[in-house]
Amino acid sequence: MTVTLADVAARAQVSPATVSRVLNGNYPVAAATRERVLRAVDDLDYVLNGPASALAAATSDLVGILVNDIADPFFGIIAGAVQSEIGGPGGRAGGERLAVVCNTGGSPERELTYLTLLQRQRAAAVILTGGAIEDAEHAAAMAGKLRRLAEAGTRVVLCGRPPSPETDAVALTFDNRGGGRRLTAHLLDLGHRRVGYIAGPRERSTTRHRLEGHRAALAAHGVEDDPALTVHGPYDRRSGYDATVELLRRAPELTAVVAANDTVALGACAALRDKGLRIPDDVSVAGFDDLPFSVDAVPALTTVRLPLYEAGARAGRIAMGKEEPPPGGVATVHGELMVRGSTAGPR
Amino acid sequence: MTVTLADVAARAQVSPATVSRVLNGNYPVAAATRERVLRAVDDLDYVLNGPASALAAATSDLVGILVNDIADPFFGIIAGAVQSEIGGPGGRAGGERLAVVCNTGGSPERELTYLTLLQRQRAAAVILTGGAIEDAEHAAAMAGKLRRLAEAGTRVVLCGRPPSPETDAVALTFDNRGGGRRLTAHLLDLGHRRVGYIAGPRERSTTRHRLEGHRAALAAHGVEDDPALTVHGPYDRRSGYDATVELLRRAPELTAVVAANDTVALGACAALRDKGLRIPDDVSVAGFDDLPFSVDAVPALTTVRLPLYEAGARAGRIAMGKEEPPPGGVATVHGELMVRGSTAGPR
DNA sequence: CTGTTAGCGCATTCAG
DNA sequence: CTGAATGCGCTAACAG
Repeated sequence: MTVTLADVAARAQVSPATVSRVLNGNYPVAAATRERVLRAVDDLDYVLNGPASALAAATSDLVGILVNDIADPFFGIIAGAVQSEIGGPGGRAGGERLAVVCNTGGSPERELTYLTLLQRQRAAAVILTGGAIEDAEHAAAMAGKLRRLAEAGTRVVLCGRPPSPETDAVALTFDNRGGGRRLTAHLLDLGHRRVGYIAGPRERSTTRHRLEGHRAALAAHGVEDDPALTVHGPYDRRSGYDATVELLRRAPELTAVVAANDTVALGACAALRDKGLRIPDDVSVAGFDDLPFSVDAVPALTTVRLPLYEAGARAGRIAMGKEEPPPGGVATVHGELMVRGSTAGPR
Repeated sequence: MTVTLADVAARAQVSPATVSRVLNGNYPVAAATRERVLRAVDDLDYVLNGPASALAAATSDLVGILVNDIADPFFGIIAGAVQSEIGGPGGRAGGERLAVVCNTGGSPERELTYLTLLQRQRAAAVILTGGAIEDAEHAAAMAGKLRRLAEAGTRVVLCGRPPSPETDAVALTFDNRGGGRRLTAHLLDLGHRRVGYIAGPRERSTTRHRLEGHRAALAAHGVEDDPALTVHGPYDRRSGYDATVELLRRAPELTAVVAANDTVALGACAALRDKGLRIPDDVSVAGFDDLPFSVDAVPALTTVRLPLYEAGARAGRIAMGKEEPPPGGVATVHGELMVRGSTAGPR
């Protein structure tokens, strides 16, 4: 049947313990012996039994990554970056670690469920990406889960998410508030006064922070914050389209639209064009994140660039213990305003 | 310390076996007993030990997904679809399965390495997405690995990849050849005769099939296949940009560009615009895949829509045994020509 | 429907 | 540097 460590040991004429040592490489073994073992492994086409190994060692080579939606490049880029860092030396049996990507779809229940599942797998680390769901009860439940994971030896890192109180999870947070403020300030500096805002879903830290930044800019410029100019919706193209139609209905005189992210902004652009409005001549449009397609939009999208790849890679390294966590366990990652063709002075 | 099954059993005053049965739900247990066990689980905050469970049962709740690049929505969409189908009843302990996403970056070595790693984890299933690397030696090595996985009880499904000979892996292949043919035929029907082609990387089945379709259309229309009009490059925006510049240098008179996929097409559009050429007035552009951003390009991109989500979901169901494999183990998934604003008759 | 009994395959003490 | 022994936590027969 299936080849086991004992089979390899027999063929190499050593004890199972020695084979284990060779495979894990965390222990001195004579070169000649190692050679013999490796040849036996090769001859028998032996593949280590992960579950057995994890059981005995009380830790696995799995790293969990929680994302809202893996089809969204925002998360895909982060997930890819994390994965590029979790391999390499340090893990069991060659240091190869596998990424378990969990699509929560933004659901609080699934978020908790996946954490339990990862705890069940005795994951070596867990990385939570994207904004947090802002609900006291859920936050408490999450903090509890994260604490228990940490106690069990799982390293926890938050990437693009605010710190979780009562937890010593390392947090790499994005400066969504500052980015939102600079983006709207840019429009106000251009002379816009009626600026529509398409916010993300409610009860999400990302949504709130970006919106707060927007409002801070309005306040700083002495522009009234008309509630009718803000519409909430999911982070997708459709939401951008629909929200823009609604904003135009409520305030046909608006001269600029700020979207919760680039995908939403693309939907907004489509709606404006369908209404016969030119960008930026009639209405300026701005997004957030600077996803790869944003520079190719026509006109190219003004947005706030978030270093998603770098942040994901850093989160991965911290999760692997390859990099020191930032002092205090919290680091803020700043965005960069990218002014492009989609914004100009009002007509 | 950490709570085990035995602790739960003790508290519920039943045997460990009963707790196991309640948790896995694949066995009759008296309602009252189940209640008692569940309460004990809750009281103790017990979480099953996945590795131990997998070791004893000789199978895990992990499903591997091999992708070229998770940051590319093409793969993100498929991965998300697979994940939406792998949960649900049928698995161990609540039927929750986890997706292990493996970024191969198109490297043959990593492809094989990841398969070994998934074999090590005793994955319940493995889904390979995207085109195959066309190298006899590598194909043989892959076939061998897939065979061994299947022998060990891992279900293997190919999604968007041609069947693997000498293997009984189920294959859901995309009709890249047919899509490529229809796309180029569309341009030829519009009157184009000098059509540039930006192909994907060499030695990839997807690249070859799309290119073959293109050539078949040229032949059918009696148009010469000028080798100078084909350029190879990776599946990214940059490649589209650079290749277009090169094509324009070689053949300034060309009136249309067909790209290996939508991302490449976007790069091509950028290059054309930078050269002062209008789309489609001066040069028509066409892509492949119909990724979400393609409809929002300006002008909207003519392309071949591949039902990525549906294909991924189906692959997931087949991998889970929730759906019958297609007869013969192979099904061809067809694309749909989406004619949009980026193509028109030649100037 | 429930309890008892044996391992699953490996990592890790502890000796040597 | 290597071997022998022990147990990780659970599931799956087998009884009852």
